[in-house]
Amino acid sequence: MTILENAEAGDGLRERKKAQTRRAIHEAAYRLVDEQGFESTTIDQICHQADVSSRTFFNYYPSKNAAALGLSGESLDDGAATRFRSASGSLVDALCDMIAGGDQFAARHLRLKRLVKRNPELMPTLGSLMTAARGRLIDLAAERAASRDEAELAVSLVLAALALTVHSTTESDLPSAVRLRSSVDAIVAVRNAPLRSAELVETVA
Amino acid sequence: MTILENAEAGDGLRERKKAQTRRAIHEAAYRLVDEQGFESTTIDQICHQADVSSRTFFNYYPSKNAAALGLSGESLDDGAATRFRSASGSLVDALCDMIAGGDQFAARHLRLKRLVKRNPELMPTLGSLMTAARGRLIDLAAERAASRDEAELAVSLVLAALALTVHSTTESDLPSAVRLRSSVDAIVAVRNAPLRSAELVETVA
DNA sequence: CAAAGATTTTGCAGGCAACGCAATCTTACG
DNA sequence: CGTAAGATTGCGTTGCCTGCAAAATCTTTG
Repeated sequence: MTILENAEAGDGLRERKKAQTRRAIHEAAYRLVDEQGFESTTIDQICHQADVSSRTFFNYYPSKNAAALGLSGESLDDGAATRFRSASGSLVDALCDMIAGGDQFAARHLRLKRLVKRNPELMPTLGSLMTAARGRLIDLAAERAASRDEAELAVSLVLAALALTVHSTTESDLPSAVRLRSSVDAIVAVRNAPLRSAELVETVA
Repeated sequence: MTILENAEAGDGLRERKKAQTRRAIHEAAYRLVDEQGFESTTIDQICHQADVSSRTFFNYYPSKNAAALGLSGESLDDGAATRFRSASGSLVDALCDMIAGGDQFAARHLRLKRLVKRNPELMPTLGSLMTAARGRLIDLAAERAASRDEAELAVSLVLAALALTVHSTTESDLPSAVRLRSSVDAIVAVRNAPLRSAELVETVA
């Protein structure tokens, strides 16, 4: 039950077991990395905890990074595409809904922030994963954008905001999609922020 | 001479030799990866081409990725901080100048684009490197920003624009800093772009 | 319910990246 | 020239990750 939390509705025993194993591996990876740090956690340790052979580990996750962060390749949940296609408002708003609108998003996001905070070596990994998702997002966005260029721009903006929310320390009660949108707006608003005068800088330096 | 192109102005023989070695390694790595692909190029091959031991390789670059992309840890050139401190205009403009204002930037950027295009497996690596540089950029930006939050926002925006220019295929004659700024403006402008109607989407899907 | 069929798990063997250490060679400097 | 500082190298180790083929497990069908 502890482990099965999310592994419901499998078609057969096989499906259920797979989901369970995937979850067990991620759980073990997350816990160990959280406790010992990423570098000093070996795949063998994870496998031992999850009760699978090290070879099976790679049947579920392509790398230690992916297992720790629990990203099985698809960084978007199932409802994402649907949410995007039925969203209204601006293109950027729709992207925010798609990315952060799922019910699991907030929880996942918190876990992830915690892990990255305690373990900054994972930050680049995170960036790399976001970059990897970029292409898929652009393809989706292009469906409802005026042009592919516009889709790229919109995705760039939203991903920047997403990166921001990962690094930010504030924990808000707002729905995640709304928070993401407000990050977007904050970024846009900073475009014309003035420089502090150069003399002041000399003093600091 | 072919190799020494950029290894000028060393203080002593030692400095010059180091610069030369670093360049030789990067040159070899770049060429081999460009020809054979990233995965199928081994560090031993690179070392053989550059005439150094595999152990020395790691004295210069922390990873194969870094060697191929030629990023020696500092992704900013020497003049960067100075450029930023003496820039005028808005905070975001100053960051653009700092990042893309150097004379080597355009050339580097082109090489990099070529490599990543031919070899998409490197795209995540690129994202990871940009994320890694994030912290340093924010520290610098904070010197002339109203607050640290504002610095984070500005850096997020500029990095998003930078990612965009890497992926874009257009080759312009504008100075790099100006191009970066125009990417920034394009991103800001997309904030309120409308969605194409949902019916149209159904048709597409 | 048993045997054939489909998948998943596992062990084994190996390639390659990356680091630590200690010996050797090169440059700098008095 | 000789000594100190620093760079290069070889060797050995650990750990990530993959391919392959045998063993174990679930599914289906007669």
